[in-house]
Amino acid sequence: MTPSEQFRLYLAQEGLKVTSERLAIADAILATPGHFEADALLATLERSDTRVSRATLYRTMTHLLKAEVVRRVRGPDGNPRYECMTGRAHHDHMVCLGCGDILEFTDERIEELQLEACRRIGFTMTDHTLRIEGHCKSCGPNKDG
Amino acid sequence: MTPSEQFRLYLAQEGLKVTSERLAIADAILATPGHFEADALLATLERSDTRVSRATLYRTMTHLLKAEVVRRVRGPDGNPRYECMTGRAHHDHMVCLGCGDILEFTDERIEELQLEACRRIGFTMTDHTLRIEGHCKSCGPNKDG
DNA sequence: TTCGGTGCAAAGTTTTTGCATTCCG
DNA sequence: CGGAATGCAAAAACTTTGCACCGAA
Repeated sequence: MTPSEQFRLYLAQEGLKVTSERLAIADAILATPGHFEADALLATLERSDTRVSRATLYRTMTHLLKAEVVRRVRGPDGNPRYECMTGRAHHDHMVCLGCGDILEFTDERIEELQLEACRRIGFTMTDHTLRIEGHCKSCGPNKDG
Repeated sequence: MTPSEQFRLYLAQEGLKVTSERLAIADAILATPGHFEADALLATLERSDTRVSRATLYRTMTHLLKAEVVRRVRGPDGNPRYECMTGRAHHDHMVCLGCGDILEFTDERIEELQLEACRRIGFTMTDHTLRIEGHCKSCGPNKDG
């Protein structure tokens, strides 16, 4: 299922309309690998056929987040970034303060321990984010961001 | 060591000046338990003797973050909140989307697995944040934010 | 045909910055 | 004293909103 398809499904379920702008945004996200900023996505869209206003981009982003087509994460500066979730397993992030790279990793044991902590406290988890900050292999432990 | 003392130490080490504004901010943070917003801290300060400008508050916050007197976390809306770190062990957060409460928890096994993941990838961790989103016991699993 | 969606531009939030003045060291 | 810190207000960065028009269903 492409992001576009997943999004259509969500729109149908919610009784929302399928517009060319919404599809263009979903498609642009499919064409963008890795993590991107709202502004960069808008720039990508400006280069394509359909021009989309900033307002519509943000309004659509809200739906895409609800539809779980995209996920919001934080860059090295703490500013929002997005990433496409479609067809991807859950993963966590290591953010390099040197080069700004965002590495992905997974550990099932961490996932399980999180659920256990929730059970212990009586908390119902709907989402979670693990963000490790530091320096990647290339940037080394002694450098600054 | 009070936040004020810890901050003085940092200022001395960095060759920065000790001003009444900076001390007032550090003291206000000591007087504020739990998680707070920059704005709420400013309101607290306005009620006390020393009036501090918004600009100075933010400029000082940067130092307090570097001095590890405070830590920045995200509220239910994703907006920044701060918490005093002085004399406190590391902990993670569960953010309730219902009542907005931020619960704290710790799991040493999760901490260890994070370090292990870093070793595996060759990443040098300087900080990390685990944020679990959902609903607390009182708000229940079936309610919305 | 009918609402919801869009674009535009203006407003809202949160944080940062330039510059003259104040004050720590 | 001198340079760093402050306050003010303007600006910046990011996102939301009001309103008139457009278009999917």
